[in-house]
Amino acid sequence: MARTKTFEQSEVLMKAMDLFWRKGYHATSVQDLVSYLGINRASLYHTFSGKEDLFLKALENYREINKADMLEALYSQPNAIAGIRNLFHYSLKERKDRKGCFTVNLTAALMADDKHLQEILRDNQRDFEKIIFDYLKSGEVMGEFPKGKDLRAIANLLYTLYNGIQVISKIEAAPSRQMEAVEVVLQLLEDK
Amino acid sequence: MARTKTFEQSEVLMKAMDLFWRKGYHATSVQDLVSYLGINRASLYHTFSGKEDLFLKALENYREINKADMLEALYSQPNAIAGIRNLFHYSLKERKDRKGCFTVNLTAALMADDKHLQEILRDNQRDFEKIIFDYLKSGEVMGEFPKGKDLRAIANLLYTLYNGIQVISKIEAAPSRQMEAVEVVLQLLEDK
DNA sequence: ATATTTTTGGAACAATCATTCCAAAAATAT
DNA sequence: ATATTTTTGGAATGATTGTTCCAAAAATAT
Repeated sequence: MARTKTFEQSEVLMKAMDLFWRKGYHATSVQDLVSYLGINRASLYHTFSGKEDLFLKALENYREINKADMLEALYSQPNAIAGIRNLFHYSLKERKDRKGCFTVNLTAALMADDKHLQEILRDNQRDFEKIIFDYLKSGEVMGEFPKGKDLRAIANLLYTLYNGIQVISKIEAAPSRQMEAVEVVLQLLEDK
Repeated sequence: MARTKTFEQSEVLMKAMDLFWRKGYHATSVQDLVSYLGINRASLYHTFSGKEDLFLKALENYREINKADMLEALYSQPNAIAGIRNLFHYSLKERKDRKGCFTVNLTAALMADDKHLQEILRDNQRDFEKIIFDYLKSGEVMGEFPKGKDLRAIANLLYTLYNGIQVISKIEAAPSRQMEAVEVVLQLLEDK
């Protein structure tokens, strides 16, 4: 039988995700990856087939983690409004190193002719909005806020807000400023 | 006396802005610039001192144009609410080629250690929010919407919304979806 | 211990990166 | 027309890009 790998593939993928997250695709060289991941050049090409493939795997990895974190942030709260608030609060705390959000960064860097990434990012948007919509819907059923609101439109607004906040978190120091914006929108749910 | 340039510096700068806007800094090579601008390599280095300098000048150029466009979009309208609506409508129409917004793209691509760009982008944010705030303030004085609202917070929210919308415009087909989000926020101004 | 299989280190690859340099061309002032 | 000054074309720079290749090392199965 053959020799076993000396590194844990999932750990390396996590590091690759971190580096691509911080620097983006084009500003990250294979040399950067080799140094940061701590594995050999040949191992990188053997395990993942190249820079682009590694990037796509890092992106998938991010999406899975982010989705789980999102559900956790929402459903750990006693009601819908607190859940939404916590979702944003959580995602802003996370940004200790000002990386923003992987997928938001990627969307902003998207070039118009990149149909593949475009499709992945659209899929990501659908996921996000569906999670929010379903969550709001269950909150509405539970009577946590007045009925009759356009939850589809609010989910869309929250996704837009999330993108904006993640972008601004890269230059804005205080998360409290951004939470202000969240609170303003949350009033839309509460009022009636 | 000496020979005169065969190209208009401002036109070349406009093209450079367009290319950096579409592709971002790292994905744009000097060769790309030489081809797209239609000027010689040496001319590029003689006129602008290098890639980074040209980028910064393109960024300044964008900020000036964008600011003028913004003021025009706002103050061409009969009242504050129509002005804000038009601002977003205008910026979404513009995106025929899905470039998003230069400064938003740049903010999302910002690396945490780039203090210079960070300062420029913060300055840009201050500009934006001040323009919006002053505009809303004058609308309030004119009695175009109920007094007593936190216009500072609303200006901040609108900036966040602008960033989010510009990001999403790169993957979302219909501007109408994004205008929906704008309308939801505009209700905040209209409602008592 | 030997055979087998895979990882690993590092050299080597051609292509591209941003930048510099120089001689030739061009355009105005005298 | 000649002198002067700047642009221009294109070659050349050395560094870095992503990727491949190969021999040596390592680890398990027999």
